[in-house]
Amino acid sequence: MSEKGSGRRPTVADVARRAGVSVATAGRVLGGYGNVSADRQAAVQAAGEELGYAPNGVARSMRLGGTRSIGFVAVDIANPFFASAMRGVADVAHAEGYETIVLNTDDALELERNAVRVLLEKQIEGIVVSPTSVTDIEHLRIAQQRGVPVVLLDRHSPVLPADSVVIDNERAAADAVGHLIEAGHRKIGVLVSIDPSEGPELVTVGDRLEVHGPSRPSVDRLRGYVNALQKHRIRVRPKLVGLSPLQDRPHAEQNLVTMVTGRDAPTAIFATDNVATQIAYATARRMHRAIPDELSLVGFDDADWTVLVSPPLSVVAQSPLEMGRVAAQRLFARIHGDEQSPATITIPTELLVRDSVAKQARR
Amino acid sequence: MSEKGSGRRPTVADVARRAGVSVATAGRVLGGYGNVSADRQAAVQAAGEELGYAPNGVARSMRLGGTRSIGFVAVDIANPFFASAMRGVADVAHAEGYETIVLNTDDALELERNAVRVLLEKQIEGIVVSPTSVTDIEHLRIAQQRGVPVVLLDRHSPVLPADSVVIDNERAAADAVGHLIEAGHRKIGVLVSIDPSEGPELVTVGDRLEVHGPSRPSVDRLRGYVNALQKHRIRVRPKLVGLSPLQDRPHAEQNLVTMVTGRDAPTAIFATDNVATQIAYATARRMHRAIPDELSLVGFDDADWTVLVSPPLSVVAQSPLEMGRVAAQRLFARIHGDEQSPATITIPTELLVRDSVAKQARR
DNA sequence: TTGTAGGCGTTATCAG
DNA sequence: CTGATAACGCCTACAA
Repeated sequence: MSEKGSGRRPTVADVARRAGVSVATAGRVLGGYGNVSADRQAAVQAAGEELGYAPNGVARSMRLGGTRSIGFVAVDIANPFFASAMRGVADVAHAEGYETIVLNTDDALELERNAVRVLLEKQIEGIVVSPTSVTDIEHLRIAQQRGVPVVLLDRHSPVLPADSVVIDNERAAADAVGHLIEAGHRKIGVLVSIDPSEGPELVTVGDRLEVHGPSRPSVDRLRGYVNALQKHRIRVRPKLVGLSPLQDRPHAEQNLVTMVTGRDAPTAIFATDNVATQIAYATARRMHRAIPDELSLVGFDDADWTVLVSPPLSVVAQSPLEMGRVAAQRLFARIHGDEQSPATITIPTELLVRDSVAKQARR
Repeated sequence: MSEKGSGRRPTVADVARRAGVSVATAGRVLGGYGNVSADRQAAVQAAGEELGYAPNGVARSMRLGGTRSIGFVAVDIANPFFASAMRGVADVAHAEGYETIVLNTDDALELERNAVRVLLEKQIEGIVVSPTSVTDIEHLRIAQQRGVPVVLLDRHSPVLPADSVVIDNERAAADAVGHLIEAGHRKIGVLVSIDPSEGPELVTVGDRLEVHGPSRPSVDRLRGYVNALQKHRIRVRPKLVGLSPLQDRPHAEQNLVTMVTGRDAPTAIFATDNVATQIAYATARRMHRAIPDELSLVGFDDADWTVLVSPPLSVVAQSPLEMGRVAAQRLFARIHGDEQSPATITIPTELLVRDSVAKQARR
């Protein structure tokens, strides 16, 4: 029987007293280190059980200087991408004997800074973060200076010497758009989750159009779109580029409606993320534009539903689970002392061709 | 400029030395308590900045005896239900100044026990858990005995005196089946994610059929199905009850195929969870059974995709986000000393009638 | 207002 | 093998 009630939790000293040995001996038995004679071993064991002794990890962390915890900082853990990534991180952490503390930032820099500060206070040993900004990263640099390794997930920072795990957004997008072009499409619209007010600029350099702005998944995907078109000598029409804030569904819907009902309406749409894909699909249906006969569509992320609809959607698939796993592996390599220079690891994506793209006769 | 390099992190004592004051004074300034004269205040402040002082939460926890952390133990954080619930929990925790540690159990009791043990060692102050078993809960009882409040999410335990946040599974299911019955359906199949080998028993008591077995969401939903049928004096046919392990997709698919192609094939299906709903929908399509004309379907959980398919699916909607929030609120009430007797809080569900149920002429 | 000293629970060192 | 003791970093009586 263990003592009930919520009295103070028994400590090594309590067990030692009860077993009639020193704290050192009790500690050795309970902690499983050092050598203790069989009889005392048994006595301490017994006393421990009777008292219901359980080790105090905080005290141990205090003494040993490690908390066996890491932090995972993401935009929104309810988002399937981050939920899966988190699972990958937690799995690797668990295998290493570490726990994972999660914090949401809602893409707000201030919350992210705060999250990192709190994690450092809690003395976590490493951070996997999908940063809001890849340039405004002083807080991450501070973590590194304090000896806490940082691994970037889904984004790479040109100014922070940290490992990052990403996909090749530009190429993934170019593949998707290339697929549409090969099917004969020339007027291809793109739906991107970027706030137009802080969006990248489209700049003409010589005879080429370039997307200027810091590298971010959505921006890079837009770059891929532009590049694919130019490679095939197709003009990029601003009217076919739809920028909307990530959370602003109505804005995105309106964007698509305007695009599709305007002059020079696109025959195909490339949606650059899971939210945009949902919106594109739902809006096309609401407008009674048959997919793919009246409008072809390539989406991003292999969400469950993309094979449930008819026709099943062609999408660019990535693996957040794998990204999370690899990120955590890099993190633990660092925690274990790896000092190699920062690496950017690219996880492959795959264009899953299903039935949402129609052949388009060249005009 | 702060000192770079990964030398030992500065402590209050370091700052004190540099500022030429006692540790007590430095502590008062750095920790923001007590009274310190303006000049020393400034000196300590400055010394702190120069050294890049940051408080050590572990030491603080050691001294004060609270870690400002709670644990969230779930089957699989990548599952949308738990991901949303987690978000709800983390939001409330964040508002209280607490962080959340997540652990996955994969529905394995041993992993759950381990998770709770680790959380207790880490001295978390409370646990929200969606337990694998509602009877095998010794580990949760231990947490309570140690003064760590436990709130059950999505399940209620008859043997653990803890708050629980659930939905009325039986009624939700009965509503769904009632809806089918009202539409004229008499042969209604049900798809449940229960391992047949450890499933509940269907027992005849008098002229009624009862589902025997401990309360669990899936079992209760099956109960609701049985009750709804019996209320309308419709015979429950074992052949129309499909039990499959949660993770075993092929098994579930086969179950449905057998059911639909057998004699007395159902005219409608009730899928009792999000996985079963996906499988039912996908399988119906694969078999070219038109929904709702040839087969009506009511699903569980208002997943995004249910409005993207055509026809949009009628479903029983629950709010995992809200469940997580409420669970965390109960938890913090306990942490703050609430001693009222354990409550079971039922979060409402809603039957969302869309277009996947056809009127069925009475024969 | 300021400083000294003690203790939170654990583990490591060192002497016996 | 065993035990006394110090130390991790912080906070807080208590004394000055």
